[in-house]
Amino acid sequence: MSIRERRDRDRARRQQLIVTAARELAETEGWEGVTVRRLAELVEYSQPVLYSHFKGKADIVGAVAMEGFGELAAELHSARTAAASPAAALRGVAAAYLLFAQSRPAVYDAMFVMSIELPFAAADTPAAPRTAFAELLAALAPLAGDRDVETLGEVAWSALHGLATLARSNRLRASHQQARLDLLVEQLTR
Amino acid sequence: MSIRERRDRDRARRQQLIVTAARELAETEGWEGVTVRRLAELVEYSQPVLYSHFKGKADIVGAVAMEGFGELAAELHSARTAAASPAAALRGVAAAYLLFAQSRPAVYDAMFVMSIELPFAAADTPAAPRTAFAELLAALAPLAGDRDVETLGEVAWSALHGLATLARSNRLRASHQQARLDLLVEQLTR
DNA sequence: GGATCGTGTCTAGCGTTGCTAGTATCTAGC
DNA sequence: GCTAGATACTAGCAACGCTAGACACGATCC
Repeated sequence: MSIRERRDRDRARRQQLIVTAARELAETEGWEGVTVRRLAELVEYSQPVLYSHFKGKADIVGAVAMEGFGELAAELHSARTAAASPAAALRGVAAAYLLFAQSRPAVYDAMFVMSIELPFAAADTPAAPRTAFAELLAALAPLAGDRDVETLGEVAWSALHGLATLARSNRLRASHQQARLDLLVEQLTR
Repeated sequence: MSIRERRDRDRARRQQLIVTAARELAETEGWEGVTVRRLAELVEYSQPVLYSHFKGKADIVGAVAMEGFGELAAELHSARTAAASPAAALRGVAAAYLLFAQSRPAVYDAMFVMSIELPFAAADTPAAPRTAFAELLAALAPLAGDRDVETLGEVAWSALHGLATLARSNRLRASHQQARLDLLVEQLTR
C-alpha cells in the first residue's frame, strides 16, 4: 500500500499548496481578488482539481481560517507564558491579538468576518479556535476576581475584535491605538 | 421651473424606492441575495436606471448604511435622554446599540462590515455617523472620571461592535448576552 | 404646427464569476 | 499487454456587475 500512501501524501501537499496560494493572494490583493481561476493558475492545475479538494470557494477560505486559528493560538500562548506577572500576561495577550489582526488582515477576515458558518460556543467547535480562546481565558483568570471568567473572556474578546476591525477600516483614530489598548487592559485588570 | 422640480421630486422618490428595496431584500435574504438585476426587477425599472442613481452596487449599500446611521443616532439619543441617571443612560445606550444590530443585521453590516470606504475619525466624516458616536460619548462623559472620554468612547464602541457581530455569528454563548452587557456596562461605569 | 434637440429609458451584450458535466488520459492490477 | 478505475482536462452553464448604443418621449424654437 505504499503507492496509496505516496498519493495521499502528494494530495495533501497539493491541498496545502492551494491554501497557501489563497492566503498569499488574499494578503496581497484582498479576498475580492481571490478567484478560483486565479488560484488554479497559481498552483498550475485546472479548476476542477480545486473542487476535488474543497467543496467550494468558501471551503478554501475556511481552510485558511483554520490555519490562522492555529497560529493565533500559538502566538497568544507564547505571549502569555513569556510574561512575568498576570497583568503583563494579559497585556501581552491583548497586544499579540491586535498585532495578529493588523499584520495578517486577510487571514483575520477569513477567521472572523467571512466564514459565518463556524459555530464557536458549541459542542462541535474545532480545537484550534477553542484553544485560542482558552489562552485568553487563562490570561484573564488570575485577574477576574468575582467576575465570571467565561463572560469576562467573551467581553474581552469582543472588545479586541472590535478594536481590530474598526481600527483597520479607519473608524478609530489611527494614532491612539496604544491608548485604547492601555485603557482596555486597565479596565479588564481593574 | 415647476416641471424641473417635479422631475427632481420623482427622481428622489425613485432613489428612495431603490434604497428601500435593497434594504428589505438584504434584511430578508442577506446581502448576497441582493443583485442589481433583482433590484431593478423589484422597482420595475431596467438596470441602467439604477446606475443613473448610484455609481454601483457598493454605492447602494452605502446609501442603506447612511440611512442606518440616522436611525441609530436617533435611537441612541432617545435611549439616553429617557434614562433617569447617568448610569442608566449608559446602560440604555449600550442596550439600544445591541438591539439595533440584532434587529437590523443587514443594515448593521452595511454600516460597519461591508462598506470599507468611509473614514470615520476624519475631517470629511458625514454627520450621521458622527452624531451616533457623539451620543455614546455623551452617555460616557459623566462617568469617565480621569479617563479620556474619546478613547473611552472608542473602546466602548469597539466592545459593543464586537459583541454585536460575534454574537450574531454564533461565536458567543447565545444565552449569556444579558450577562455580557451587564459586565461591560459595569466595567465602563466603574 | 412641425422640425429639432435633449433627456431619459431600454435592449443587448461584454467580461468575469463560481461551479459542473462529459471526455480524454494515465496508471494500477491481473 | 490488456482492462478497469482513478484522475485531470476542456468546455460550458447560469448569474454577476456594469455599459454601449438604439430608441422614444417631451420641451423648445422657427
